[in-house]
Amino acid sequence: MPVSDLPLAVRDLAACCRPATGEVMGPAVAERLAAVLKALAEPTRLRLVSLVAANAGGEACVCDLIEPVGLSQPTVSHHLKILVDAGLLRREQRGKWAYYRLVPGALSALGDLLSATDG
Amino acid sequence: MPVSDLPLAVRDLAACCRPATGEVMGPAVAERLAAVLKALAEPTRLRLVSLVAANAGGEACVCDLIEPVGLSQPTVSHHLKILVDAGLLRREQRGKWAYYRLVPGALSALGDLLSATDG
DNA sequence: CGGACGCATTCACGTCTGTCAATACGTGTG
DNA sequence: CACACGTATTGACAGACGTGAATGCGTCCG
Repeated sequence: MPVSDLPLAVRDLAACCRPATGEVMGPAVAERLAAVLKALAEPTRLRLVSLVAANAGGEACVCDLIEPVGLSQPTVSHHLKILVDAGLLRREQRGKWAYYRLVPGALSALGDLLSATDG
Repeated sequence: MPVSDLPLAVRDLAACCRPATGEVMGPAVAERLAAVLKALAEPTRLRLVSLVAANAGGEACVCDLIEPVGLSQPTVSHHLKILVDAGLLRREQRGKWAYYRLVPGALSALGDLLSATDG
Protein backbone atom coordinates (compact mmCIF):
# COMPACT_ATOMS: atom_id res chain seq x y z
CA MET A 1 0.00 0.00 0.00
CA PRO A 2 1.16 3.54 -0.79
CA VAL A 3 0.40 4.71 2.72
CA SER A 4 2.73 2.31 4.47
CA ASP A 5 4.34 4.60 7.02
CA LEU A 6 1.06 4.77 8.85
CA PRO A 7 1.53 2.07 11.50
CA LEU A 8 3.29 4.74 13.50
CA ALA A 9 0.31 4.10 15.71
CA VAL A 10 -2.60 6.42 16.09
CA ARG A 11 -1.25 7.13 19.54
CA ASP A 12 1.79 8.91 18.17
CA LEU A 13 -0.46 10.86 15.87
CA ALA A 14 -2.33 12.16 18.89
CA ALA A 15 0.86 13.00 20.71
CA CYS A 16 2.33 15.00 17.87
CA CYS A 17 -0.34 17.53 17.02
CA ARG A 18 -2.27 18.70 20.07
CA PRO A 19 0.52 20.66 21.74
CA ALA A 20 1.60 21.88 18.31
CA THR A 21 3.14 25.29 17.78
CA GLY A 22 0.08 27.32 16.97
CA GLU A 23 -3.29 25.81 16.17
CA VAL A 24 -3.83 24.94 12.52
CA MET A 25 -3.17 21.38 11.40
CA GLY A 26 -0.34 21.07 8.88
CA PRO A 27 -0.69 19.23 5.58
CA ALA A 28 1.44 16.27 6.71
CA VAL A 29 -0.53 15.64 9.88
CA ALA A 30 -3.80 16.12 8.01
CA GLU A 31 -2.78 13.49 5.49
CA ARG A 32 -1.96 10.92 8.15
CA LEU A 33 -5.04 11.61 10.20
CA ALA A 34 -7.18 11.41 7.06
CA ALA A 35 -5.65 8.05 6.19
CA VAL A 36 -6.64 6.61 9.56
CA LEU A 37 -10.12 8.12 9.42
CA LYS A 38 -10.59 6.84 5.90
CA ALA A 39 -10.04 3.32 7.22
CA LEU A 40 -12.99 3.78 9.57
CA ALA A 41 -15.17 5.75 7.18
CA GLU A 42 -16.82 2.68 5.71
CA PRO A 43 -19.94 0.90 7.03
CA THR A 44 -18.57 -2.62 6.70
CA ARG A 45 -15.31 -1.76 8.42
CA LEU A 46 -17.11 -0.02 11.28
CA ARG A 47 -19.17 -3.15 11.79
CA LEU A 48 -16.06 -5.31 11.65
CA VAL A 49 -14.42 -3.24 14.37
CA SER A 50 -17.58 -3.45 16.43
CA LEU A 51 -17.86 -7.19 15.90
CA VAL A 52 -14.27 -7.82 16.89
CA ALA A 53 -14.63 -5.68 20.00
CA ALA A 54 -17.85 -7.40 21.05
CA ASN A 55 -16.69 -10.95 20.36
CA ALA A 56 -15.62 -13.31 23.14
CA GLY A 57 -12.13 -12.52 24.36
CA GLY A 58 -12.07 -9.33 22.32
CA GLU A 59 -10.87 -11.24 19.31
CA ALA A 60 -12.34 -12.91 16.23
CA CYS A 61 -11.17 -14.90 13.23
CA VAL A 62 -12.27 -14.19 9.67
CA CYS A 63 -14.70 -17.10 9.71
CA ASP A 64 -16.55 -15.47 12.62
CA LEU A 65 -17.04 -12.25 10.66
CA ILE A 66 -18.11 -13.40 7.19
CA GLU A 67 -21.67 -14.32 8.04
CA PRO A 68 -22.50 -11.24 10.21
CA VAL A 69 -21.40 -8.74 7.56
CA GLY A 70 -22.85 -10.76 4.68
CA LEU A 71 -19.97 -10.33 2.25
CA SER A 72 -17.54 -12.68 0.53
CA GLN A 73 -14.46 -13.95 2.36
CA PRO A 74 -11.98 -12.08 0.11
CA THR A 75 -13.85 -8.85 0.71
CA VAL A 76 -13.81 -9.33 4.48
CA SER A 77 -10.08 -10.10 4.42
CA HIS A 78 -9.56 -7.00 2.31
CA HIS A 79 -11.32 -4.76 4.83
CA LEU A 80 -9.46 -6.32 7.74
CA LYS A 81 -6.15 -5.65 6.05
CA ILE A 82 -7.05 -2.00 5.63
CA LEU A 83 -7.89 -1.74 9.33
CA VAL A 84 -4.61 -3.42 10.27
CA ASP A 85 -2.59 -1.15 7.98
CA ALA A 86 -4.27 1.85 9.58
CA GLY A 87 -3.11 0.70 13.00
CA LEU A 88 -6.60 0.08 14.33
CA LEU A 89 -6.59 -3.73 14.35
CA ARG A 90 -3.89 -6.24 15.16
CA ARG A 91 -3.54 -9.59 13.44
CA GLU A 92 -2.23 -12.76 15.04
CA GLN A 93 -1.98 -16.10 13.28
CA ARG A 94 -2.65 -19.15 15.42
CA GLY A 95 -2.61 -22.37 13.48
CA LYS A 96 -4.95 -22.25 10.53
CA TRP A 97 -6.83 -19.26 11.85
CA ALA A 98 -6.04 -15.55 11.86
CA TYR A 99 -7.29 -13.72 14.92
CA TYR A 100 -7.99 -10.01 14.90
CA ARG A 101 -8.31 -7.71 17.90
CA LEU A 102 -8.40 -3.98 18.59
CA VAL A 103 -5.13 -2.11 19.05
CA PRO A 104 -5.54 -1.06 22.73
CA GLY A 105 -5.46 2.73 22.71
CA ALA A 106 -6.08 3.42 19.06
CA LEU A 107 -9.76 4.32 18.98
CA SER A 108 -9.51 6.27 22.22
CA ALA A 109 -6.59 8.29 20.92
CA LEU A 110 -8.47 9.01 17.73
CA GLY A 111 -11.53 10.04 19.69
CA ASP A 112 -9.53 12.37 21.92
CA LEU A 113 -7.93 13.88 18.84
CA LEU A 114 -11.30 14.83 17.41
CA SER A 115 -12.69 16.06 20.70
CA ALA A 116 -9.63 18.28 21.13
CA THR A 117 -10.37 20.33 18.01
CA ASP A 118 -13.81 21.08 19.33
CA GLY A 119 -14.34 21.93 22.99
CA MET B 1 -26.79 14.50 -2.18
CA PRO B 2 -27.99 10.91 -1.77
CA VAL B 3 -27.16 10.94 1.92
CA SER B 4 -29.43 13.82 2.81
CA ASP B 5 -30.98 12.56 6.02
CA LEU B 6 -27.67 12.98 7.72
CA PRO B 7 -28.09 16.43 9.32
CA LEU B 8 -29.79 14.62 12.16
CA ALA B 9 -26.77 15.97 13.97
CA VAL B 10 -23.82 13.91 15.03
CA ARG B 11 -25.11 14.40 18.54
CA ASP B 12 -28.18 12.26 17.91
CA LEU B 13 -25.97 9.63 16.36
CA ALA B 14 -24.02 9.41 19.60
CA ALA B 15 -27.18 9.24 21.66
CA CYS B 16 -28.69 6.40 19.69
CA CYS B 17 -26.04 3.72 19.70
CA ARG B 18 -24.07 3.63 22.92
CA PRO B 19 -26.79 2.33 25.22
CA ALA B 20 -27.90 0.01 22.42
CA THR B 21 -29.41 -3.38 23.10
CA GLY B 22 -26.34 -5.55 22.97
CA GLU B 23 -23.03 -4.38 21.61
CA VAL B 24 -22.58 -4.79 17.87
CA MET B 25 -23.29 -1.82 15.65
CA GLY B 26 -26.17 -2.35 13.24
CA PRO B 27 -25.93 -1.70 9.50
CA ALA B 28 -28.05 1.46 9.63
CA VAL B 29 -26.01 3.11 12.37
CA ALA B 30 -22.77 2.03 10.69
CA GLU B 31 -23.86 3.68 7.46
CA ARG B 32 -24.66 6.98 9.12
CA LEU B 33 -21.49 7.01 11.21
CA ALA B 34 -19.44 6.15 8.13
CA ALA B 35 -21.01 9.02 6.22
CA VAL B 36 -19.94 11.51 8.89
CA LEU B 37 -16.46 10.03 9.18
CA LYS B 38 -16.07 10.07 5.41
CA ALA B 39 -16.61 13.81 5.48
CA LEU B 40 -13.60 14.17 7.77
CA ALA B 41 -11.46 11.50 6.14
CA GLU B 42 -9.87 13.89 3.67
CA PRO B 43 -6.73 15.98 4.25
CA THR B 44 -8.12 19.20 2.80
CA ARG B 45 -11.33 18.98 4.79
CA LEU B 46 -9.44 18.28 8.01
CA ARG B 47 -7.38 21.38 7.41
CA LEU B 48 -10.50 23.40 6.62
CA VAL B 49 -12.08 22.36 9.91
CA SER B 50 -8.86 23.21 11.71
CA LEU B 51 -8.60 26.56 9.96
CA VAL B 52 -12.17 27.52 10.78
CA ALA B 53 -11.73 26.51 14.43
CA ALA B 54 -8.48 28.48 14.75
CA ASN B 55 -9.65 31.62 12.96
CA ALA B 56 -10.67 34.76 14.83
CA GLY B 57 -14.14 34.42 16.34
CA GLY B 58 -14.22 30.75 15.45
CA GLU B 59 -15.51 31.57 12.00
CA ALA B 60 -14.10 32.11 8.52
CA CYS B 61 -15.32 33.01 5.06
CA VAL B 62 -14.31 31.15 1.92
CA CYS B 63 -11.86 33.87 0.95
CA ASP B 64 -9.97 33.28 4.19
CA LEU B 65 -9.53 29.60 3.39
CA ILE B 66 -8.54 29.52 -0.29
CA GLU B 67 -4.96 30.65 0.13
CA PRO B 68 -4.10 28.46 3.17
CA VAL B 69 -5.25 25.24 1.54
CA GLY B 70 -3.86 26.17 -1.88
CA LEU B 71 -6.80 24.97 -3.98
CA SER B 72 -9.27 26.64 -6.32
CA GLN B 73 -12.29 28.47 -4.95
CA PRO B 74 -14.83 25.99 -6.41
CA THR B 75 -12.97 23.11 -4.81
CA VAL B 76 -12.91 24.82 -1.43
CA SER B 77 -16.64 25.55 -1.64
CA HIS B 78 -17.21 21.94 -2.61
CA HIS B 79 -15.39 20.64 0.47
CA LEU B 80 -17.19 23.08 2.75
CA LYS B 81 -20.54 21.92 1.43
CA ILE B 82 -19.65 18.33 2.25
CA LEU B 83 -18.71 19.31 5.81
CA VAL B 84 -21.97 21.24 6.20
CA ASP B 85 -24.04 18.34 4.84
CA ALA B 86 -22.34 16.03 7.32
CA GLY B 87 -23.41 18.28 10.19
CA LEU B 88 -19.89 19.27 11.16
CA LEU B 89 -19.88 22.87 9.90
CA ARG B 90 -22.56 25.54 9.89
CA ARG B 91 -22.97 28.13 7.15
CA GLU B 92 -24.22 31.67 7.64
CA GLN B 93 -24.49 34.25 4.87
CA ARG B 94 -23.76 37.83 5.89
CA GLY B 95 -23.82 40.25 2.99
CA LYS B 96 -21.50 39.14 0.22
CA TRP B 97 -19.67 36.72 2.43
CA ALA B 98 -20.50 33.23 3.65
CA TYR B 99 -19.19 32.49 7.12
CA TYR B 100 -18.48 28.97 8.31
CA ARG B 101 -18.12 27.79 11.91
CA LEU B 102 -18.00 24.50 13.79
CA VAL B 103 -21.25 22.92 14.92
CA PRO B 104 -20.77 23.14 18.72
CA GLY B 105 -20.84 19.56 19.98
CA ALA B 106 -20.30 17.68 16.74
CA LEU B 107 -16.62 16.79 16.90
CA SER B 108 -16.79 16.06 20.61
CA ALA B 109 -19.73 13.71 20.13
CA LEU B 110 -17.92 11.97 17.33
CA GLY B 111 -14.82 11.64 19.46
CA ASP B 112 -16.75 10.19 22.39
CA LEU B 113 -18.42 7.74 20.03
CA LEU B 114 -15.07 6.36 18.91
CA SER B 115 -13.60 6.31 22.40
CA ALA B 116 -16.62 4.37 23.63
CA THR B 117 -15.96 1.39 21.35
CA ASP B 118 -12.49 1.12 22.77
CA GLY B 119 -11.89 1.59 26.48
C1' DC C 1 -28.68 50.73 -12.90
C1' DG C 2 -24.49 48.50 -14.29
C1' DG C 3 -20.26 46.74 -13.03
C1' DA C 4 -17.33 44.35 -9.60
C1' DC C 5 -16.95 40.99 -6.21
C1' DG C 6 -17.75 36.66 -3.32
C1' DC C 7 -19.55 32.33 -3.60
C1' DA C 8 -22.12 28.20 -5.55
C1' DT C 9 -23.15 25.09 -9.41
C1' DT C 10 -22.33 22.49 -13.63
C1' DC C 11 -19.49 19.80 -16.56
C1' DA C 12 -15.76 16.89 -17.54
C1' DC C 13 -11.82 14.02 -16.34
C1' DG C 14 -8.45 11.03 -14.00
C1' DT C 15 -8.00 8.38 -9.90
C1' DC C 16 -9.42 5.72 -6.09
C1' DT C 17 -12.49 2.24 -3.89
C1' DG C 18 -15.63 -1.75 -2.78
C1' DT C 19 -16.85 -5.98 -4.54
C1' DC C 20 -16.47 -10.76 -6.24
C1' DA C 21 -14.58 -14.82 -9.01
C1' DA C 22 -10.55 -17.21 -9.49
C1' DT C 23 -6.39 -18.52 -7.67
C1' DA C 24 -2.40 -18.93 -4.62
C1' DC C 25 -0.49 -19.65 0.05
C1' DG C 26 0.05 -22.14 4.75
C1' DT C 27 -1.24 -25.08 8.13
C1' DG C 28 -3.01 -29.14 10.11
C1' DT C 29 -4.85 -33.97 9.24
C1' DG C 30 -5.30 -38.66 7.47
C1' DC D 1 2.98 -36.84 1.25
C1' DA D 2 -1.47 -35.61 -0.48
C1' DC D 3 -5.59 -33.53 0.70
C1' DA D 4 -8.82 -30.38 3.05
C1' DC D 5 -9.48 -26.11 5.07
C1' DG D 6 -8.89 -21.14 6.46
C1' DT D 7 -7.06 -17.11 4.72
C1' DA D 8 -4.61 -13.88 1.52
C1' DT D 9 -3.74 -12.15 -3.18
C1' DT D 10 -4.74 -11.05 -8.06
C1' DG D 11 -7.60 -9.41 -11.79
C1' DA D 12 -11.47 -7.06 -13.37
C1' DC D 13 -15.21 -3.83 -13.21
C1' DA D 14 -18.83 -0.42 -11.84
C1' DG D 15 -19.41 3.45 -9.03
C1' DA D 16 -17.74 7.24 -6.12
C1' DC D 17 -14.45 11.02 -5.33
C1' DG D 18 -11.23 15.22 -5.74
C1' DT D 19 -10.14 18.69 -8.84
C1' DG D 20 -10.42 22.79 -11.96
C1' DA D 21 -12.43 25.65 -16.00
C1' DA D 22 -16.45 27.81 -17.16
C1' DT D 23 -20.61 29.70 -15.76
C1' DG D 24 -24.54 31.29 -12.88
C1' DC D 25 -26.33 33.86 -8.88
C1' DG D 26 -26.72 37.45 -5.16
C1' DT D 27 -25.00 41.46 -3.03
C1' DC D 28 -22.60 45.74 -2.54
C1' DC D 29 -20.60 50.09 -4.64
C1' DG D 30 -20.21 54.00 -7.75
